[in-house]
Amino acid sequence: MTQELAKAYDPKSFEKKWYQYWMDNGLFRAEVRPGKPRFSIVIPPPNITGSLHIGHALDETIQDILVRYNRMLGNETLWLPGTDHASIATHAKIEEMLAEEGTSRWELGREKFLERAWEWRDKYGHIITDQLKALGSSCDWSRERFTMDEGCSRAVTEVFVNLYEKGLIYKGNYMVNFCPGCHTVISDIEVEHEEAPSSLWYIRYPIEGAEGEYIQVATTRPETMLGDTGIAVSPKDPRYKDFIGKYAILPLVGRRIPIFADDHVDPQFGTGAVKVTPAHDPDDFEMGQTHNLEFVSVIDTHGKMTPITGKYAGMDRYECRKAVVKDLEEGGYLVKIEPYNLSVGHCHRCGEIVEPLISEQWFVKMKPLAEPAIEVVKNGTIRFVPERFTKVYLNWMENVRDWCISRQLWWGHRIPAWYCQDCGKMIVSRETPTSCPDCGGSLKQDEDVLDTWFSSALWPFSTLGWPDETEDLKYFFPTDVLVTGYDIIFFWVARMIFSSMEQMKKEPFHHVVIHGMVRDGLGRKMSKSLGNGIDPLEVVEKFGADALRLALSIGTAMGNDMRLYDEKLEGARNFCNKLWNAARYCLANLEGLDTTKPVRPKQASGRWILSRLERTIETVKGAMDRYEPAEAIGAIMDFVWDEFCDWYIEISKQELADPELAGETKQVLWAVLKDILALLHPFTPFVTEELWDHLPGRADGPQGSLIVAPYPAPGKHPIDQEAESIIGSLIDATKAIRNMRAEVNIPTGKKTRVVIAADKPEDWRWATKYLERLAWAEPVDIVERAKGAEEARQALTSVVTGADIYLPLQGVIDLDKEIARLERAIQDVAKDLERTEARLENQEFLAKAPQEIVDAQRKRFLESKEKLEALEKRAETLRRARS
RNA sequence: GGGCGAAUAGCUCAGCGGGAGAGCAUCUGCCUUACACGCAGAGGGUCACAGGUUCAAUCCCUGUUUCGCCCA
Repeated sequence: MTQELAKAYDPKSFEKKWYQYWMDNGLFRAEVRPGKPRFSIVIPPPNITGSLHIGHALDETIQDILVRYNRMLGNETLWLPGTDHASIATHAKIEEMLAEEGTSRWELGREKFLERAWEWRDKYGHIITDQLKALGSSCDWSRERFTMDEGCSRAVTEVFVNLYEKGLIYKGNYMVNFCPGCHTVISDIEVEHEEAPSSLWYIRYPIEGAEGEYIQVATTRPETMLGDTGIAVSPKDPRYKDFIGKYAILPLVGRRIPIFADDHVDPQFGTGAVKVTPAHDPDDFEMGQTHNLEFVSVIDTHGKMTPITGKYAGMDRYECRKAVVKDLEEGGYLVKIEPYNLSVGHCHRCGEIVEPLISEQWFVKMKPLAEPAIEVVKNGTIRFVPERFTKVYLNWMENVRDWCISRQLWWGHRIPAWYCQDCGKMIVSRETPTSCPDCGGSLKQDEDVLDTWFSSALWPFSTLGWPDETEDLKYFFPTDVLVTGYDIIFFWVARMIFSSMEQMKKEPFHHVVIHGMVRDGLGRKMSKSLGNGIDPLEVVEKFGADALRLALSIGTAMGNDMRLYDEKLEGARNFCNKLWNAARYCLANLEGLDTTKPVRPKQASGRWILSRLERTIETVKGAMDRYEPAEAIGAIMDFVWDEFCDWYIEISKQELADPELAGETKQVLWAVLKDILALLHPFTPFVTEELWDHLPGRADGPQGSLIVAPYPAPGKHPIDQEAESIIGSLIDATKAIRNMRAEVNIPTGKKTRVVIAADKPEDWRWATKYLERLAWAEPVDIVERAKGAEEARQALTSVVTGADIYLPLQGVIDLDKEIARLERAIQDVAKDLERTEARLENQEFLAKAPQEIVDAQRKRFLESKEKLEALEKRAETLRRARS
């Protein structure tokens, strides 16, 4: 227990050990204990194809802080981990692998492909969760889940069938976003719009039956003209009034297409007349429906031109663009080309330009599902932290469009729909049907799988056993908090909320804590192409997991992006070392400590540090209640470094040398260190558990571990204003002396005489022994204030509340310089005094400002005045001495 | 086009209706027996700009500028 600690913090020597220890002793495990307060979180399941990146590290850190904090508060705490099958990403990975082997999924067939995928998952799917362990994440691994495990899959089928039966899932031919790269349809939010320089092509279409007459259109996609089935103009546009009702002849194709009026046409755009391609543009699709146009598909799912395009058939869409433009030009149809900035949709996953086309897909009808999901956020049952994200969520949810959920992939949850090969009947069912209920014909299951987010949307309850009414579900659902980045509010958070409201009739969680993104030192997004990514495991290797966690928790308000760079990590690591050494100091000085006696110090120093500790505990509680861990850890770090290390430990050195005081001081050192370790544990679990292990008086065995120790709560130590004032004076005096010494370059450690001329000398006698050590002041002479000036004619002067402090330096003092120094100080104080005085003379201030503010100003006025007078008096004395 | 965020010390960022803060960097001293991953001291800011509310504005309101993000 009390073997020597190493001289420096060395995280590698204990991090793995403690994680193993916590696991081996089941300290992450949550039990169902009805009646006991519980706290539960489900992890945002990382993608099995991914490896741990710094964004995960941030997400994990925040969650683990909340989880460990709640565990220490005594709640039965569950952090449920797991992984996501990542349909598109995994599918792409396997296809890539097959391509390398010179084969393809089509050659292999569905069954073999899935075998390979499962093999891959079994082999690599746990890498990322193993990596989480290096960060210290205290997940209940006994409850680990996977979105495609048996239970989660059952939940998916149940929800699908359920929604289908309620008419909330339908199948139909609509305009969808097709990614030729991933070769599947994707949902609206998986399309990323990016503005890029392009062109606007002006093309003239001959008018039927009017030789030499044309209507000119402008388009950003000339290749789609092959699928044009109309021309639209604004009904208010006088230029085209006479064209409405006529027909144009589509160049290159010869199709006869109607010219019609539609309110959606913007007369300002291009020529004011637009070509309409209902099969390849979402707006045109709508116009096609309202005006009963033909739907001619000219681009297929591979981004290639369809067979009906004749000479263009089989061309890539962009190759075809060139060919069409060339042909239009040659035919005399191309009028001009203008530069134009165009917003183009790219696939979220692979970056390929998405093709809007018409396809038969499955959709979730969103309006009815959105209503309760809006209500539950509006009425405050679910709160976003920071609050501003509420608006982002509501805005999306209120304008949500139907969700396309089918994917032309094999890896994922296969849609539970079957088609009769004979009569064509469709059966949607929980169980696999054997034959057509109508005609007895043989059945074939739908080829498509579901969007991965369809299963992650069920995560907060599917992982707890739903659709079964399990004990876990009853006890741990709804969960308390969901922690995630703002980038997946729509993808995931929103969908969990409406799914839970529909299936569970309850909110999935009460708070949604949204954090920002981690950027590099220059504020850039981390990306593979830039090569600026920070590998969390390398950071753990270099600085330790605790340092990484600290660096990720400090210095940013929740919801804002943060930068991460080596200096920040070094700072965090340095704090760990500081803590380590502070503990080393304490532990080395605890011999003979009685850990059973209550800690009730009589010395001001001890009462002071406990009082400051109490204030820290209060701040931490407040910050944690508001989900601002950065504020909490900031307060703890300031307390540890500034108050405990810089002042109390230094003070204790003096007291430990005094047999009368040593016993009490040891108790205080021990008690404060103990609370510090507990306060810090959620943030830096490893180093605190290691140090706790060396702490005398801790209970033996796993249940005595810090991870399950009680978290210091407000009210633990008394606030002691008197002690704060006394030690405050000591600190002020010490700083004043140090400052004066530095002004005249007295080397650190060299003893110098100090005279304290105090209003109440008896109040300062106790300080002598401390000043000797803290300010290398020896001897310290304490005299009546009035006598100070005589006592130290040749001296530097500082004024603190209640006393003048002199640093007598016979023959060394440069009077002019010292007078100038005092005058600078006088100026500062005078300025402050002036402002305070003006305020106190203002009748409106006195009448309207709260009493405590007025009192504080009065106090400040008196202090400043006293200080100013003392400084002026001293300056005057020196001026007289000079002349 | 709509919405959101940021603008505070050289850099990175906290803060917030009543005395401008931290870390890093810089400068000056120190190997003071917990810590050089450290100690002590110092310098450094019209809190983007213009109005308004208020006894009081870096903070609240309105507008402007610059940067970033989201949605259409």
